[in-house]
This record gives sequence, C-alpha cells and structure tokens, in this order.
Amino acid sequence: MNQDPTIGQVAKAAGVGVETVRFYERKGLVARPARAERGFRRYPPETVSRVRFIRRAKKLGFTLREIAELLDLRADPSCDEVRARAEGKLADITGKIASLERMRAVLEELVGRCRTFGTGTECPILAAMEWETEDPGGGVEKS
Amino acid sequence: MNQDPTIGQVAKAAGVGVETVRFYERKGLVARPARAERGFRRYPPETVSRVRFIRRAKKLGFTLREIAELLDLRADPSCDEVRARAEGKLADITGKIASLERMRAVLEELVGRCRTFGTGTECPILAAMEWETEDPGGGVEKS
DNA sequence: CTTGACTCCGTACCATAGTACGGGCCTTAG
DNA sequence: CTAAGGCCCGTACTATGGTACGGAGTCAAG
Repeated sequence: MNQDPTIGQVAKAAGVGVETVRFYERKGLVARPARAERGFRRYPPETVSRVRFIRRAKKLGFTLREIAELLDLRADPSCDEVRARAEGKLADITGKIASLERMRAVLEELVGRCRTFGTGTECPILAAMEWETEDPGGGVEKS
Repeated sequence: MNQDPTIGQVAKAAGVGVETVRFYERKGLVARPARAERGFRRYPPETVSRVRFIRRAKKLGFTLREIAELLDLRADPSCDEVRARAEGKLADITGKIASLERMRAVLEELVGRCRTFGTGTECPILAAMEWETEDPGGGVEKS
C-alpha cells in the first residue's frame, strides 16, 4: 500500500495549485516521483516542505533558478556556498532599497515644491521632468 | 531640412537598441514621431532624455506601465492631478522599500546566524527556510 | 556594380512564473 | 446510471520587457 501523498495532497498541503507542482517538476525543482495505481504521482512526504521552501525562498526574492541551485547545495551541506548566495541576494536587495530611496527623495522634493508653488504658473514637477533628471546611478543591475 | 535625430541616433544617444525604441513606441512610452524623407522617423531631440528617463525608472523597479503613467504626468494640464499622481507613486515607492526592508531583515538575520554557527552541523539558512518562516507580508507584488 | 549602413515593416522568439484548457481515464457517491 | 471529482497528458495562453528575423527600399563609398 502506498500512503504517500498524491499531487493534489502535496499541492494543498503546500498551499499551491496542482499545476504549480507539475510546473516545478518540469523545472526540476521537485523530483519526478514514483507512480502508483493509475499512473498517479506518489510523492515522498518531504516534498511538501520542499515546495514550501520554494515559496518562502521566492518571497525572499530568489528566482526559481536560484532556488534550484540552493536546493542542489543542500545535497552537500557546504554552508559557505549557501551563505554566499544569501549574501549576494542581500546585496541585491540593499541596492534596490538604495535606488528606491534616491527616487523617493526626488519625488518628495518635487511634490513639496509643487505644494509651495500652488497651482500657479508652471508645474514644477513637469518642469523637472523636462530637464534631464540626474541619474540616480548605481542601479539594480542584473545579477 | 530636418536635423531631428533618426531612430538610430536616439537609440545610440540613449544607450538602447533601435528595436527598443520601436518597442517603446508601440507601448506608447515614446510618441509616434513625424516621418521624413523615406518614411524615416524623426524624433524631437527631447526623446533621448525621455528614453533615458525610462531606463532610470526601470532600474528603480518601475514597470513600463508605471513609467508610462509617470510620463503622462507631463501631458496632464492640471498641476493638482500631477501632484496627486506623484504622491501616489511616492506611496508606491515607500511600500516597495518597506517590503524590501522586511526581506532584507530576514536575510540579514539568516546570514548572521550562519556566521555565528560557522560551518558546523547544518546550515541555519536552509534550516530556517525549511521551517515555517513567518510570511514577511505585503510583498513587492503588483500594485 | 556591389557592398555596407541605415531605415522600414510585421511577426516570431527568448526567459520568467505560472495558469488554463481540452480530452481522456477511473472511482465513488447518489 | 450518471455525475462529480481526482488524476493523467500536452499544449496554449497570460503578462513583462524586450531581441531577433526576414524581406525590402535607398543611399554613399569603393
């Protein structure tokens, strides 16, 4: 007898759709499971936490490809590699925040100026856009 | 005589490909320019800064749709409307920063824990993702 | 006269991360 | 008996942000 969860059970337990599990399987994020009875997938129970892991890692800003690598690293637990990747992601996020903060400063300045000017002659926001808005620089490049 | 830049000149000056300018035109981010001689596009020179603006905004994590709205502020006759939109964008940015900061906090905590553990038994990062890490909430998702 | 450069056009294609669809099979409940 | 529900499959479609392709026109230099 096979009590291992079917795809629907895994999906429900992990909080995703059945199609998503199949999708992850196609992408190699979840191993092709054994088939039972009518060709039904029977997953090892730890698949549920694997899928949850994927969801959580995604929320931390990892792409599926990065998560796949992360999961591969789990095979040999060289923590250094994992930490290095997490640190890389951290740098990514920090850079994004810095960029957004520069943008926020510019917009805040513009909105403030607009309020002091009132609905008079020319909108300072539009005027500023007309100009070459200075490049915030050090953007969020592809990793 | 028309000294206005052609698509190739705009693209080069803005640091993008010709196809990208055409793409932006299709998406309404760049106005359909006048045609000269052999149906060649002749852009008003400020198109260059417009395209550069698009690139910068994109680096800040704005989608093309959002950038289009941002650029529409220029065409808007009412300063109040412009300011309202700018304030909306400001709120967007602030929300994005908050999400990214939650992500950063989680990752920082993870990386820090990893360093104090050293390369010992099991990786705390993977372990943490294995457990029910509580949802950072309000992601960087669609606005 | 041919080659290269530049333009035109529409369409097809890439990755990312899924979601939906249509058809078929089997089991179980009413 | 029939309908509902779970599963199987492959393929197509969504959106985003481009990139590439094939064919054609036209101009200037070699």
